[in-house]
Amino acid sequence: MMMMVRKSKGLGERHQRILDFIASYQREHKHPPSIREIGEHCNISSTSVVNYYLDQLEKTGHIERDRKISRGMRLTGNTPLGDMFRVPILGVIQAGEPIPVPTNADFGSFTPEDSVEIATSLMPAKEKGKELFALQVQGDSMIDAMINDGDIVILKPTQEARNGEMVAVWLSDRNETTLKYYYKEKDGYRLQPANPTMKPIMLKKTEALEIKGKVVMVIRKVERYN
Amino acid sequence: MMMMVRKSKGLGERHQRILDFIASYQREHKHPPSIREIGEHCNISSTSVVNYYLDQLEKTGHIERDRKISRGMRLTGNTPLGDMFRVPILGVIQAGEPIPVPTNADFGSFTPEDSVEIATSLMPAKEKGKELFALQVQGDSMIDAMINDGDIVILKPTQEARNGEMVAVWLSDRNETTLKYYYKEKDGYRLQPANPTMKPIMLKKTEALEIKGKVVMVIRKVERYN
DNA sequence: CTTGACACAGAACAGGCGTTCGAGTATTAT
DNA sequence: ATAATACTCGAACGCCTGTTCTGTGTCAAG
Repeated sequence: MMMMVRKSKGLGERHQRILDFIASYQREHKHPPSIREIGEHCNISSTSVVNYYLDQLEKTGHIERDRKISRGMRLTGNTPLGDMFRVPILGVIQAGEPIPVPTNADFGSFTPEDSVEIATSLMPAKEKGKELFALQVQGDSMIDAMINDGDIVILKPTQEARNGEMVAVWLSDRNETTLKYYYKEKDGYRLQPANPTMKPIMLKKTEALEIKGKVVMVIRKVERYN
Repeated sequence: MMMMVRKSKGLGERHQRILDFIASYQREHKHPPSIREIGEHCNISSTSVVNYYLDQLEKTGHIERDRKISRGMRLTGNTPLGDMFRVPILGVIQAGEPIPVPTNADFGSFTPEDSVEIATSLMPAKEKGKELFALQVQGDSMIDAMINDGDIVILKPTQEARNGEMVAVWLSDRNETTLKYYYKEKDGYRLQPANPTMKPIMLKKTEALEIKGKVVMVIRKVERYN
């Protein structure tokens, strides 16, 4: 006789999607989503089905639930990590606001909804040092870097960059945050969008340009069909 | 003409009480309280009054609010600390569960709802090293240490203790956590409750006794009348 | 084929909870 | 005293949200 197993072993795609959404939503709103919100963003038309999955995720220990309490769910940290390591997601990055940078001891302790797991094998060997942090892109203001709303960019904190590297910069003169390819030129800097149809930003030497970090990886949660 | 000031300068006692309750509740339940719950625990009979204070706390920047969203409030970190320092509250301590101990880099970054401010002047000079952490007592199982439900104990992590010191111990044999005065005796250990009417716990050398830390301070938020 | 576990939809219910309104009391300024 | 401001209460409204129930289609085991 067979043991009772889930149809698709491990977490189904929908489980994963819900888990991801909870983490993403929590990061943006500072509080968990409601059942209906989960349904909308995960293409589940019935609240009962969401509840159905939530129950499973609770049984499998991926989340905790406070029944009867609005948005009473939270991610637990027991997603067993194999040969991968966690990168803390310090917050969201959007055009109009400064970039949150890793302060002191941000590394070391972070909650599951505030981090992503990266397979070490996917990581450039030189960046293995755990001095990395991540940001979730919010809004469509970064599309010129071929980065979409909701994407997660993994950065290595640095104040300098070499030509051709994609960097996260804070333009204090324009009060703007952006992701661009960095090129130092004779009379200033050129910030080249990844999207070749868009014009670069030219900066004079005098204009303030704060490099916050360089992008070492971009993670995009692809929706399969919608 | 006078400037418009609050009746009692700075935060009124009720403001403080609400702030404390939110922090305490959040720690226990992992999510913020509802307006009605705040009212009950702060002796405010009307939800509108709680809302009234919450609005003020939001304006003064002590909390953030997500209107319309259930329990949509959270503490912000801008409680200016003078000559006092913050101690992270790692969690709750209760009889049936192991004690959360400070792991690696728990110190350094912690959210306001997870910490308390201690006036340096109140602190024994020798403990000034910021290697301290705090736990919120949950349940009445610690009353034998003259500690009540909701109290916050500040601990210094250590594995050893001298006779007469109050320590937080984990008795793995009994699967129990407790706060007691510690005495080493010839054939084992004696854990003496602070309440003299209660019997001490006698332990043989063979029984496992894990000292997690010693109590350096107890903070009790006194309700004035109830 | 039948059965039953599983995945899903949709509707309805009921309670939780933020909001708002009307009104009353206390404190302070003029 | 009078008015303005701060504070408090209680009740009602209505949306938000978790729960529950009924019904459907799928798929593998017996």
